[in-house]
Amino acid sequence: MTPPQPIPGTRAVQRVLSLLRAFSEERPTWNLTELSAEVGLSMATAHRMLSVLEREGFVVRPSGSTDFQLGPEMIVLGVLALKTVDVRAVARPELQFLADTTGEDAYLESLVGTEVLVLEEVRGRGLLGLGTEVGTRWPAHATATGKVLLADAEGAMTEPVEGLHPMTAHTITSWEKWTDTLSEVREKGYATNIEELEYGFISVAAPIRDREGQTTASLSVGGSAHRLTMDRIPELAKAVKEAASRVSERLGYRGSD
Amino acid sequence: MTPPQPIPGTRAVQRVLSLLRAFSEERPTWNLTELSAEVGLSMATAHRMLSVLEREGFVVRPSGSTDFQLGPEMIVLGVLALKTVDVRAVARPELQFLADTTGEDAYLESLVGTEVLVLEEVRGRGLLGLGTEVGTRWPAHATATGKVLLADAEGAMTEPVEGLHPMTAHTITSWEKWTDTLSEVREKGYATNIEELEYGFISVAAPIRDREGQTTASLSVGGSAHRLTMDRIPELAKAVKEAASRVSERLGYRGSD
DNA sequence: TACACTGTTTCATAGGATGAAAGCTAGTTC
DNA sequence: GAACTAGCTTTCATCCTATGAAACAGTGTA
Repeated sequence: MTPPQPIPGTRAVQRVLSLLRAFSEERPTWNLTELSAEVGLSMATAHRMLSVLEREGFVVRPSGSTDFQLGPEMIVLGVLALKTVDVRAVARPELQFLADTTGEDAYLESLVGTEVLVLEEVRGRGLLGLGTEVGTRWPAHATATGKVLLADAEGAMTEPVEGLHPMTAHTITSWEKWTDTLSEVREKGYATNIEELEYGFISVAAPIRDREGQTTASLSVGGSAHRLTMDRIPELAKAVKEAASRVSERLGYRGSD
Repeated sequence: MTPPQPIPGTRAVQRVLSLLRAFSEERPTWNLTELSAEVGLSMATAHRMLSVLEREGFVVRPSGSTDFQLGPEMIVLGVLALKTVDVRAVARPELQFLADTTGEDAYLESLVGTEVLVLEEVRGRGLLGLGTEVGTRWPAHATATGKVLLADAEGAMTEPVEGLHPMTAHTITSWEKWTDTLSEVREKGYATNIEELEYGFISVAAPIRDREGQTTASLSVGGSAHRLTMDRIPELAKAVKEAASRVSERLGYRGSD
């Protein structure tokens, strides 16, 4: 997933990025020894690079400690990046509308590697939460939005996405079933997720397309299997597809659906 | 502000970071020509680096365009950085408490260069907004939190912070007045901002100290000059100082105040 | 068709990034 | 308190990688 065709003259750049990327939800704090081992750099090199990152505010050493964490400059740029995604501004009212009319949670997500990233979220039942899920990622193959995004991604689905890791007993894990599902998604114009990510969670997603017809994001509604029963899916699929179409239109898409 | 003592063997790293940092609220989109000029790189170099950044998801070219914007990977890391700052988790209940008891907006901020960064925010009058200010920055010298943070920062206030740019007629602009103010802040243990950032906006801030006694963040309440009148300042200062102290304690600080 | 402009790729070169090794520092053991 | 250990920091000669000039390729404009 990382180097498809190495760009020459960029080793240092690659290395800094891999240092930054080492920080994750599971591992937000690293010491020099382990971090340099993790990304395969000599300690001297890692140290030199981290020193710059620290001085520039991209990483931070909690006072007293020599460990590294992501720093404030990362927050600044991250928030800016979030604001820059204009799908977000356009989609927000539709998310609100979906949450209001369906009573379920509504999500806007995009693809990052093999995962989907929550860009925006509006809770159902009118309670406007404070976006606690924004920034979260889920494995794409176990979500409705992920199916939608991968169904239209060029090439992305032609080769195994480093295995289809099961999240529940319902997660699609066979490659054949997966390609069939994507075909079906393309045909129907929406995707479902029936307890494939988490037991008791069901969702329905539709694609958002930009000016060029590229599927860049996906809209979904999801909720507890108790309320969001199977018989409601056609109704929800219709609502989500329509909402997603309106967003696509506002982004300049002039397509068939 | 950028290179105090250049670290040798890091030119490429510095350059990537300056490319990333070029993206700002005012200028979230760049084309190659202007961006390379802005950061003083040859187009070839800028192009090479941006190609890597793009392939790694740190920047993005909105489909069709050749312009650059910050990408999803930046969001991922930014959100992670935000979660990593543990002051935030500890301070949240106190922010809520301050907002509840004073009725004004409560903020948690930290220092980034010569600006303060809003890490967390709770609106007054019990209405829990969705953190629209989180990620915003303000010039440190024109805010109460900035005064608090700079008052305790080592060396930071010993030399002109690249000029004290006036935001209103009340902004401190003379270096002498500035150092006097900081002394006063250190003495009193809190800082005020009386329409120095924006006409009609008044705030009061106190320092949060970590285990090592370092002032790493600042707590403040602020609001309209109509409601937040001068006679309420002593009362608010007391409340903010106490709240900040409780946060400091929970971070392991065992100091005098 | 020529022109102007931005973006992309190539390639020889030199100057910068590299990692081994030595030097630190703080903590632990005997 | 001396010897040891483990992690962090700095140095420096060497070689390889990042560099930018220049050529090339697109795209729109006169």
